[in-house]
Amino acid sequence: MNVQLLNKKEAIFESTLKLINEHGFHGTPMSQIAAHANVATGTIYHYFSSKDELILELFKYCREKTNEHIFNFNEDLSYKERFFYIWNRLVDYYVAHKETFWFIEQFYSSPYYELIKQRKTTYYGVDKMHLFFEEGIKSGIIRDVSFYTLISIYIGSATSHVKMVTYGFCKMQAKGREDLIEIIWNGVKNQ
Amino acid sequence: MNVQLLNKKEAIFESTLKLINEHGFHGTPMSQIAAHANVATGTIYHYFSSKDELILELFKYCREKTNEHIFNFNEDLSYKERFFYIWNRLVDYYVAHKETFWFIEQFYSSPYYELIKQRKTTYYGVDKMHLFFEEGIKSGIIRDVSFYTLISIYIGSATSHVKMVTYGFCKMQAKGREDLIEIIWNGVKNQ
DNA sequence: TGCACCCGAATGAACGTTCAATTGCTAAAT
DNA sequence: ATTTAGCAATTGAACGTTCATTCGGGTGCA
Repeated sequence: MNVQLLNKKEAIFESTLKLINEHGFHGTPMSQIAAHANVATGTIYHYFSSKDELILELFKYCREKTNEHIFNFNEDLSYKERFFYIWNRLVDYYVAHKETFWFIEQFYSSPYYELIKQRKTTYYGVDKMHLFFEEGIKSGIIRDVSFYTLISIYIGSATSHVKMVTYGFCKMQAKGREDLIEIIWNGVKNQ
Repeated sequence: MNVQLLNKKEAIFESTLKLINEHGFHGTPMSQIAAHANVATGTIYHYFSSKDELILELFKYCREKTNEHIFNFNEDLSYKERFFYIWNRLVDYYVAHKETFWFIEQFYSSPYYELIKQRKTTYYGVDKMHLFFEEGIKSGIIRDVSFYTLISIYIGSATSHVKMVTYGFCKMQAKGREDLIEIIWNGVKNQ
């Protein structure tokens, strides 16, 4: 795959991302995506077999890009520091890439996600989080509760926070964010 | 089909809810909604001026029904007891009404929500939560942080938990839920 | 010459909405 | 008690549009 090819494919991705945010999955015609990406309608079908396939691929693309950003911490940070770091990186990334955030949210709560779920692929991000929480539990730093309980509070509050911020409800972004991760830490840590 | 026993408008609501969960907003034709509700296509347009209007009305209907369920606590419960009660009622309601939950989630993360947001109606549920958190802060029981911070952690984790449960990821439902609200309480309470 | 890439008009199916016609219901008038 | 008028409720075929996908024909490069 040469460079030109990557550019076209990414242009299609980025255009899809932008337009789906504005008009929803089915409010976004292929012709519009093509026009926005400066390619012909038919060209999209050279890269993706269908609109659904395009959306599925875009979802994976977004998830990978997000994961790349949040797990690149310095190995000699303390556990608590990494706990704060990963969470803040996630919030940062989503706030800086609102379209990615909303696309992922839209995807997860739509019937599309059923298709991915059935494909039964454990993916990078979940594995990383699993290991991270396991480390904290084994070393006695955080409470011994189930992975999904920890994920619910750690990721759930992060996405909720980003929703508030991007909706424009939440003004004091920095303060609110610091309070939030501190509350989570207080709740999750041992003692 | 028992929906035909309800009045026509509610039958249309319930059918829309079910079908949109299965096929998404635009994967659900009006003709299919009508068929499932045992009415003619044209009948829907007697009650709703358009498909968008139907979806907006359905959203309000779902939100009201949810709020009715979560705020009906006994007034002489302690603050902590109410803090646990409301959260559990919300999770209970969503788990028992998965279609309502997923519809609301889908709606919030879609462009539809922009339409509601602009109408600038403060609504019952938010006001209730606002007063509840304010009470906790004023009496010094919970930490003095912004409303949106509290909402992010309280509601965000609840919806995340429900997602895990309805996706089938989370097996130990009761235990996980108890851990979760306890963690939130630990994080949010003073001292 | 062959292959990958690209184009965009044409196709045909699907869908939201309309509408003219019909029925059911209520209450006023006889 | 019966008729009548009028409006609300209901129907589903028909309409016009939109859109995903196809396809026949390009271009440029190995």
